[in-house]
Amino acid sequence: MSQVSPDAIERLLSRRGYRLTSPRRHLLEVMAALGDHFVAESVVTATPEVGRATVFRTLRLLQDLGVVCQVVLDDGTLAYRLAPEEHHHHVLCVDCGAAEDFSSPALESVLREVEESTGFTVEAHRLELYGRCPACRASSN
Amino acid sequence: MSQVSPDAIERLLSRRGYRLTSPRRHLLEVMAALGDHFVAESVVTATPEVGRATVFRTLRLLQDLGVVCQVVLDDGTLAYRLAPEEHHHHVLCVDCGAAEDFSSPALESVLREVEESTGFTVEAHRLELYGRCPACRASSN
DNA sequence: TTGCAATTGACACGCTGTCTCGATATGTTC
DNA sequence: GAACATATCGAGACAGCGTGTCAATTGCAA
Repeated sequence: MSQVSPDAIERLLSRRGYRLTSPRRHLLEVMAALGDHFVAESVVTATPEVGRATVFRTLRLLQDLGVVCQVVLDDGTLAYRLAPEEHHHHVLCVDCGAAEDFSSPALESVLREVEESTGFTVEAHRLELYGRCPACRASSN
Repeated sequence: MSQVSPDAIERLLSRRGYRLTSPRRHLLEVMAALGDHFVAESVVTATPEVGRATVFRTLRLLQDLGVVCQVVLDDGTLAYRLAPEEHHHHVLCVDCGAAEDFSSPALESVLREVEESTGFTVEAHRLELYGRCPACRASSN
């Protein structure tokens, strides 16, 4: 697991001058417990004592800090994931929803290829893969 | 331009057994006129005589037929684009919004690389590139 | 021309996320 | 440890985008 511990995140927050409030602590715990990846709404319902707005605000804050990243699901829904700060992408299982990170140096050459053929300068990108995890593939036989 | 003409699309519709209604004709013209890529809402406002629901229904129909494809913008907004039926991706200019299609054989090797390292079987993917088009890069100097 | 299923439009609804603003809690200073 | 300045919070209204419903209309084939 490459997941960052709640403790480490709390330290990161205070190091950057953000306050360590109890709602934030609470949300971090819940996100870690929701596992793999989660939708904003499930965080909202999992924490009735924390306001809706606060959940979304915190989610954005964590995104800016790089502790949480967006995951675009199969059907276009937006989800989140506690994840390493480095740039990476996701492979999602369409059956069980399992997610895994990966980073691909080879993708760089794809980008350069496109830059050459189109004349664009590529500054950012999104890449999500959808498929079947080993476990689901095994059980469907 | 790889854009499909409204006429060709109308033929495709009728060939597949869909009716050639005047709202549909109208929407196709408007989409072609909106150019490059467009947001559902701009189609809605550009056609006051066509109902909101019909616009979204038609958009989905055209997607199923493969004449229109989704474009995920920089900020996560969903847009659409009249586009070739083959699998392809987009490069978007973050300044002027220009869009261009591309397809990349090299991406295939990225996918295989990921399949090997994660054990997943990759069945689908999303890839969007964001950057600056030649024109915008030139004018910003 | 007629008949009927496909399609439409009006509109209410639902979901997801944002904004506002008074109340509260936090970290700091003394 | 009390007081302060301010970051943060919660409640709830609101906004954007898309969908569901259903009676009315329309395209098209017979």
